[in-house]
Amino acid sequence: MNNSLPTSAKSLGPVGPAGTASSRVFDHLRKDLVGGRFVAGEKLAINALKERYQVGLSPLREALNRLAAYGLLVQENQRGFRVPKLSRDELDDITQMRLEMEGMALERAIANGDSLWEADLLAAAHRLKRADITLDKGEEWEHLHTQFHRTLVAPCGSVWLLRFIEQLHDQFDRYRRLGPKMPTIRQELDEQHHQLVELALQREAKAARELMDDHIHKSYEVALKRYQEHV
Amino acid sequence: MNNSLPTSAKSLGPVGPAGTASSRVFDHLRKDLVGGRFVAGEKLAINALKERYQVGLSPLREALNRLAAYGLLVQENQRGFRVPKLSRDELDDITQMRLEMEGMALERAIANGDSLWEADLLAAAHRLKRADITLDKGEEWEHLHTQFHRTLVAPCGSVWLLRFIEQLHDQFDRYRRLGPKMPTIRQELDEQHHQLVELALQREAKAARELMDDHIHKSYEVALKRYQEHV
DNA sequence: GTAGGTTAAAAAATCGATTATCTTGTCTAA
DNA sequence: TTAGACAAGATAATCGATTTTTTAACCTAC
Repeated sequence: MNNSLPTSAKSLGPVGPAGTASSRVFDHLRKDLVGGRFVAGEKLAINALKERYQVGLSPLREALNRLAAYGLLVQENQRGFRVPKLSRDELDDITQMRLEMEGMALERAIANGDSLWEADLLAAAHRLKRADITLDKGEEWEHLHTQFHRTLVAPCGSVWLLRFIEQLHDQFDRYRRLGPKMPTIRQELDEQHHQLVELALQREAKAARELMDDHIHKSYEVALKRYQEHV
Repeated sequence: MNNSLPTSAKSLGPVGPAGTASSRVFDHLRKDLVGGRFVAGEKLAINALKERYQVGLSPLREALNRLAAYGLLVQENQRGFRVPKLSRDELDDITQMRLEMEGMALERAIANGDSLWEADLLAAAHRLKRADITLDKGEEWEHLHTQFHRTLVAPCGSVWLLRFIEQLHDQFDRYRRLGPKMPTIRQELDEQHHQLVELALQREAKAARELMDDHIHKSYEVALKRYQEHV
């Protein structure tokens, strides 16, 4: 078995203003669901969403169907869509899967990544740090944070692995973003980003993976606290 | 971190006649896509599909959107849907992911599975063998085969892992089912199913995983040959 | 001949209205 | 009282028609 190695991070990401109404509302709803702007378990009132996203019924329903297949909504036949419930068990599951999959991906990325990747990685880390300092911890920071983690594992050589990791990140963030930032622990996590870059550039696969494990564990602590406060 | 342990196999599987038109056409299209009834790369003619599945435009488009989010179709903005291309690289990727994830799931299932699981497993293997003997190697056999593999890993304790494995199976089967059955190798594979049950019941996690690896490798050989013949 | 531009036909996406299903509140009978 | 039946309103799902965008064929100018 040989593997192809797309080396640079690219996303299935947001479609521009040129996209279809369906795609735009999908992107928007995805952000809102991940960002915690709906309450878990809530039933979605389709007419309200039409209003909220300024879109017709057909493209809206298409977006909802996509989100359900993606796992950010649950669809119950004949009774519409709801926001999935949160549970400690699921958070644990998601975390365990992140450990396995991002660890694997990081090791492979370190084995495969070329110098373009190194440059991308440094750039992504830099942009993220800038946003840290600016104290702009809003949507923009979230985007750069996602982008950083995406870049880190991008050259792992498996598009399916990348896809699953992205999905797990979205799910994880539903917990992590339940409440406001926690500056103390957040700072630790931000430092780890730079240490991850260090180890990646030095091709220290083992150490990098251990650090990634720790990073995910620390994030888990945050997410769990959020979840427990939020119940 | 603790884990919940749903112990019995259950699927997100086909919705009965009571389901929505959208769900029914989703199930049907999924089967047809996995079963190779569309040619890879083909652009879907929506009007033809309306005809073929006897369904209106709205439910059809909703089903297509779901399938795209699930990975059985690709959606290109403003230019409809097409069947994803096949490639050796992707087959290799899918196979590698199956090895990792099903191996992991099997080990966990063997650690967690209770006696109800043992019964389910024996039953699933038996039903599959019956279909083998009957030489009914059609859609019914495919269903029982899927069901067997699902049962095998069901009590792994991770709903996300199960979800990913199911998705990978669908993708893998797009290759495996490109052509007719190969009786010789197929027989070997069928025997492995029973050996897997043996090892699972004896809780031989290591050995079971090795056998599973071999099983997937053999299936890969079949799928690869199919793919190469098919190009 | 070929690049660039125009237009007619085809296909995709969206809208507005209709139909089917579920939900809720009310009433009746045990 | 309370389980069950029923009707009215609300919501989900679907249909048929319209609008938008792409595709393909043709033409023109260099």
